[in-house]
Amino acid sequence: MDENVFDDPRITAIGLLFEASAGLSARFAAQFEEHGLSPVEFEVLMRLTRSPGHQLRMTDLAAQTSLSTSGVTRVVDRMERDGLLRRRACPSDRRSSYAVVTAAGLSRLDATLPGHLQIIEEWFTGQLAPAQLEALLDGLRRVRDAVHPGATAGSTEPAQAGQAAGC
Amino acid sequence: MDENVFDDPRITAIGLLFEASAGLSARFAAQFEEHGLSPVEFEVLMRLTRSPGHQLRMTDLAAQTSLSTSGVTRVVDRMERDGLLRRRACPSDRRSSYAVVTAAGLSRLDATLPGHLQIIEEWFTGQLAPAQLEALLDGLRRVRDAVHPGATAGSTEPAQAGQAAGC
DNA sequence: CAGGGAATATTGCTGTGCCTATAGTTGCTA
DNA sequence: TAGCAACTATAGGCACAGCAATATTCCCTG
Repeated sequence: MDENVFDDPRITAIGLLFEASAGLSARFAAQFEEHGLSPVEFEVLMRLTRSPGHQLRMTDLAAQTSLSTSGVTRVVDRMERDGLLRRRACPSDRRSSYAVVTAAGLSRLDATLPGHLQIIEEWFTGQLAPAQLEALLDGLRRVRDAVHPGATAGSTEPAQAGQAAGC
Repeated sequence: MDENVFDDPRITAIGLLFEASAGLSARFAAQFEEHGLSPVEFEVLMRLTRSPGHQLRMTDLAAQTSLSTSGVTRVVDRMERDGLLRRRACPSDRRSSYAVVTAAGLSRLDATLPGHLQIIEEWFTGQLAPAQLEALLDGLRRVRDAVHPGATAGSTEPAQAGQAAGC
């Protein structure tokens, strides 16, 4: 095989993207752990808290995170056991149940967020001049739109959880 | 808590980075699967193949991937069972063993790479004008250097596996 | 050259997530 | 009204990775 593929600019580019991403993930995970949260728990807490009423149906939560529905079941199990979340039956559709952030969950997120933002600032946004950051974000935005993960991770967009069935 | 943190530009930025990264990962995984490889198996194959002699000590392989040493043990187990790799004892240090890419492993990588590069081109590098791409890569490079994962994922750098002990 | 500390790979245990199957619910249709 | 397909959440089985413990080997020092 051609040994020079490793010098292919495409390989270099994707390597950079993944290295930067993985490095930041590791920083985040360490800080989350200081507050007794795993990365996915933090993500769940964020998604729920930014949703109206601090709640979301299990299915919608799965759609907004990278978890499957069964994965959501178990994460919510753990977080409910730890008092961060609480299940609430949907009155109009007995199939559905909501995951609701508790006061403890909110304060946990409150405690975690400042450090989280500080890490982003220190290792990412603060590393770049404003124009440079803007260029990078533009590029990422374009790639994001192209790859179009849709519900996979609509971070900036609430992902319009379809029809909340008026619950 | 302050509901407006979700509009914080830092949150938006990190969301973009992760969405783009996750979207591409998903594309890659699907293509790897067509060739019977998992993402980590592909990474192992790449790391080994780009190394002198198409081989690496287990420890060095762990340092160059995001796996722990025990993780490497098991991945190499699977890949050896599938005939993609082969263990070779280090003659000068009986503690060490090498993972060596077999001919089957090389041809598997050969079969997988074109599609891989095409995906990168289609969803990443090809989405951006040359100047835009360069700006994005500059930014990523700076973030990568800042977060400095070192051995975690030295994609562009062979990571100078310390001292190969002259094996 | 004997012994202690470092290095290397492996194994058991545990945690976590996905896939599939299952049970309950809803809404549509004959 | 009864039946049926779609939807929702959960449970069981499986795969996989990390951590800690273990056995072996190496290297350095006395």
